[in-house]
Amino acid sequence: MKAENTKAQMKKGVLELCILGLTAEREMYPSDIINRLKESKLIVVEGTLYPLLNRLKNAGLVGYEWRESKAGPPRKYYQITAQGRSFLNDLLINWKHLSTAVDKSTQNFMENE
Amino acid sequence: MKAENTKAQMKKGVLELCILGLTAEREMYPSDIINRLKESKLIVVEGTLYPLLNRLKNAGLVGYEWRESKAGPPRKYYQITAQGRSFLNDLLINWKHLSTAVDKSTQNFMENE
DNA sequence: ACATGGTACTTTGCTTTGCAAGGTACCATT
DNA sequence: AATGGTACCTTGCAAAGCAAAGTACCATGT
Repeated sequence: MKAENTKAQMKKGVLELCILGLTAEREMYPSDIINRLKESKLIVVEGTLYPLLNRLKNAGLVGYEWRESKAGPPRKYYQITAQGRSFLNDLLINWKHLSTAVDKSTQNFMENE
Repeated sequence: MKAENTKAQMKKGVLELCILGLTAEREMYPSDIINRLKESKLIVVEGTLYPLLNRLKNAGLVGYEWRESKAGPPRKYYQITAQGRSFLNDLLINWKHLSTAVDKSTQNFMENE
């Protein structure tokens, strides 16, 4: 059992939350998202992001528009929908519960370390 | 795509963290763990917990001892190992990164809600 | 016109984990 | 002996992150 492995597992579901949050902030295309998350030390790769964006699109939580780039092929710019905002609210509630659970479960350990 | 679904996904990997934290606090048997997590609104069922505890045991991160119960069959009381503590430290670092990423990604959304 | 390199999007197969559902075994009480 | 409660275990499924490999567009230089 390796910490690296668990790192991938911990991301599950949470990436949705981050991506919806970012697309709520402003229109973004995948590389924007990857870079923004990288700033928070959260590494996401294309093979993860593209299928995820498609899932969100098919669920009506985000929409996208093609926009031309000054250097390279056109890009898909994603933005959250009204439905996505509502969903994001639900996810944030789940996240807070999870966060509270982690805090309470590790409180004792953190104090004595 | 349903919020309920994502709830399960968000738990992935994080349960390890919680359980290691709890077994670092004191000896616990599975029902103790389930109840403690339930207090934090984190619902975990047996089909999840038993295999997870076995994985942690096989990885040397927790150990257990059989103890008799006053009413019912004997219980397996789990406690974290030295190796488990070290691992828990790694997980906590990952968790903090993840937590930071969520905060930064949803900051804008939270302000405007 | 053609080749090259960079950017962007997509897909396949694998691994892991949470969960529902069903099962076995122990113990005390009746 | 029978019942109910507690505790532990197992099987099969679904979902998500990821590595790896592929396709296509665009600009630049020769």
